[in-house]
Amino acid sequence: MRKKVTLKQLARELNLSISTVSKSLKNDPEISEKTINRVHELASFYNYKPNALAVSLKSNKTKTIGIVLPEILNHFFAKALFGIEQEASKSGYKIVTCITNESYEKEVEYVEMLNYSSVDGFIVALSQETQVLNKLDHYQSIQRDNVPIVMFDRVSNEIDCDKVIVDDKVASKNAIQYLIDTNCKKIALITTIGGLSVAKLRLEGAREVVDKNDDITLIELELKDSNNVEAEIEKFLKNNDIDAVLGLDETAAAITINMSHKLGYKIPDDISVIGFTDGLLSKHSYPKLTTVSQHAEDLGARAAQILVNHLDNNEEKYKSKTEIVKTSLIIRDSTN
Amino acid sequence: MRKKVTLKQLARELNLSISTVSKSLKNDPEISEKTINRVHELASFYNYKPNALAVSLKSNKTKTIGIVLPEILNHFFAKALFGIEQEASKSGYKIVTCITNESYEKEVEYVEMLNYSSVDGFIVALSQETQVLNKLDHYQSIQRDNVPIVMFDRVSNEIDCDKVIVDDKVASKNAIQYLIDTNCKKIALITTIGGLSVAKLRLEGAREVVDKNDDITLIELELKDSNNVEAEIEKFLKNNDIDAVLGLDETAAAITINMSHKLGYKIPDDISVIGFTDGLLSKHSYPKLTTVSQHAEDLGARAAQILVNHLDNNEEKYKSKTEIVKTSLIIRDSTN
DNA sequence: ATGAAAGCGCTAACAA
DNA sequence: TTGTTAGCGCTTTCAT
Repeated sequence: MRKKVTLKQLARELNLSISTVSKSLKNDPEISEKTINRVHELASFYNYKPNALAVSLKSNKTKTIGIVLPEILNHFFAKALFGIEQEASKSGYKIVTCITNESYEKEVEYVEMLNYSSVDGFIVALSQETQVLNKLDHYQSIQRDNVPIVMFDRVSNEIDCDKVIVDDKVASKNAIQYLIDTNCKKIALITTIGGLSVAKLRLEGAREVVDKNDDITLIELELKDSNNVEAEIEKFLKNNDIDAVLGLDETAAAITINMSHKLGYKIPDDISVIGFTDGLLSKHSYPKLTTVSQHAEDLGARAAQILVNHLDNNEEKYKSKTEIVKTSLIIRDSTN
Repeated sequence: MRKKVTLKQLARELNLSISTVSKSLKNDPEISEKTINRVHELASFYNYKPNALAVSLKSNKTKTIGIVLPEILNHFFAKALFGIEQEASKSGYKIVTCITNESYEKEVEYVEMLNYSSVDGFIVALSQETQVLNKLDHYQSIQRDNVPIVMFDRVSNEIDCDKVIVDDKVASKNAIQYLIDTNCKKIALITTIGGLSVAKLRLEGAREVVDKNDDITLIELELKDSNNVEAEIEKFLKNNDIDAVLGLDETAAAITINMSHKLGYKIPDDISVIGFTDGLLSKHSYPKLTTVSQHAEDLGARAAQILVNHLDNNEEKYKSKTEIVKTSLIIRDSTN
C-alpha cells in the first residue's frame, strides 16, 4: 500500500543507526557535518518526511484542532471557519471539522470522537439544542483531560474556558439607535432564532434603547416555524404600520426586503431595514442591506489565535479570558 | 497533561497481560468469558477508548479523509462540504478540511501536508489557478503512494481517479432551451468565472443550442475584474437590448436582477434570468431566481461515498470511474 | 486460556 | 561522533 520512506530505510542505506539519522535530520551538533550532509542528501532524494502519526504518538501532540460548528450553510459560520482555517494553517495546525446540525446528540458524539482522535484543542460554537438543554458535560469531560477549549459566538457560562464573542447587546443598541436617529418611530424586531443566547442579547439591547425613548415603539415578532417565514413576515408587514425593521438574523432581514417589494412598500422610504450578519444576502439584496457586521472571520481567526497560542506556550495554571470583538454597523441602502 | 486510560493500566489493575486485555476487549473467543467480563467492566468504568493514534500507526489507517476546497464562502462548496461531512461521519470517517483560496501554491502545500499526516484518501475540487496552470504533479505524487483521490466538480483529465461531476453542458443547454421555450430571443450569457472548466462547458452548451436556432442571438459578457461586476453588468444591460440572461454563477445572476431593478426593467417581463448554483441568493432574491441546481450536497455526499467505499473494500487493481450527477432546473419567478 | 515479544516510526536518554 | 535501548499504545503471532 503506502510506501513512504522511513528513518529505518535511510539508516540502512547509509549504514548508520536510526538515531544518528534522526539526529542528523535535526542538525544535532553532536553529529559530524559530513554525516549530516549525507543524511540530508539522501533524505531529500527520497523526499523523506517524518510520519506524523509516529511523531504524534511520541510527543502526544497532533497539531490538529477540532472544530465543532452548528452549521456550515450559514454564512456566519462559514466565514468563521474560513478565519479559523487561515489562522490555524498559518501556525502549522490542521483542522478537523464537525457539523452538529444544531443537534445536542451529534455534538456529544463529535466531541468525544475528536477527543479520542487526540486533537490538541477545540474551537466550538454550541448547537442550538445544547444551548436550550444547557447540558455541557461533554466539555467538562474534555477539560478534565486538560484539553483546551475556545468557544466563540455561541458560548456557555457553565464552562470556564477562553471565549470570543460579539457584543450583541451593544450591536443591537447601535442598530436601533441608528434607526431612531434616522427618524424611525415604530420599529419591528423580527427573529427566527429565538432560542439562542445571542438573540436574547440582541433583544435586550433593543429593548433598553427603546425604553429610554418615549416616542418609540418596539414590536416583536418571533417566528418559530421555519417553513412559513415569508408568509408570516408578509402578513406582519401588512398588518402593522411600522417604519423600520431590525432583523435578528440575515434571512429575516432579506425576507423583509423582499416582502416589502411584494407589498409595494419602498425601502428605505417606507420602511428602513437593518439585518444582523454581514453575509452574501446583505450584499446582494436590492436595495443593499444595512447590517451589523460581526466580523465573523475575525472572530474565527481570533479564536484560533488564542487556542494556538495556548497550545504553543503551555503555561502552567492558565486563567481563561473572554474577548469581545467589536461589531460595526455597515450602512448601505436599506436605511436613510 | 492528558491522562487517558491505556491498556497497560487496565492490565496492571486486573493482573493480566496487555495482550489478554486487548483480546478481551475484542471478545476474542480464546479468552475465557469470565476474563472478558472483568475486562469490559473495568474498561467501561474508566471509559476506556483505544488511542486512535496508536491504532492508526499500527494499522496504517487513520479513518480520516483530507478535503481540499478552493473556497468555503461560496455556497456551492459549503453545501458540498456539508454533504461530504454527513456522509463521511456516517461511516466513521473524520474530515480534515483545507481551503486553497483558489491558489495553486496553497493547494500543493496542503496536499503534501495532508499526505504526510496520513489521511486515508482525498476529496478534491481543484483551485482555479491549478486549473489554469494545469499543474497536477502533487496529485500524481500521492497516487504513487496509492492514496485514493476522488475529484468533484473541478476535475482534471490528467489524473486518473474517481470523479463526480455535474453535467454542466447539458445543464446549460436545458437552461437556454427553457429561455427559448419561454419566448426569449436575445440571450446574454454573463460569467465571472471564465477560467474554470465548468464555465467552458456551460458556455459550450449554450452555444450549441443557440447555433441550432437561427432566430436566437447569444451575447457573451465575460467579467474579469471582480471589483467592478455590478457597474459592468449595469452598463451591459443598458447598452444591449436583451430579453434574457443566463448567469454562469450565482452572483452574476443575482446582480443582474438587482441592476434590472435599478434600471427599471421588470423581471421576468422585460428580462428573464436564470442562474447557476442553487444557493441562498437564489432563494432570497426578488423575484426568486430560476436556477440550475447542481445538487451540491449530493455531489459531495456521492464523492464521500465513493471514497469511503474504495477505502473500506480495498480491492486489487481498481479501475476508476466518473459519475455524473444530474442537474435540474428549478423554476422560480425570474422566468416566465 | 493467558502471556511474551516483536513491531508500527519516531525520539531521547544513555552508552560506547 | 555514533549507536543502543527503551518507550509512546496498540495489535498479533507465537509460545506456554
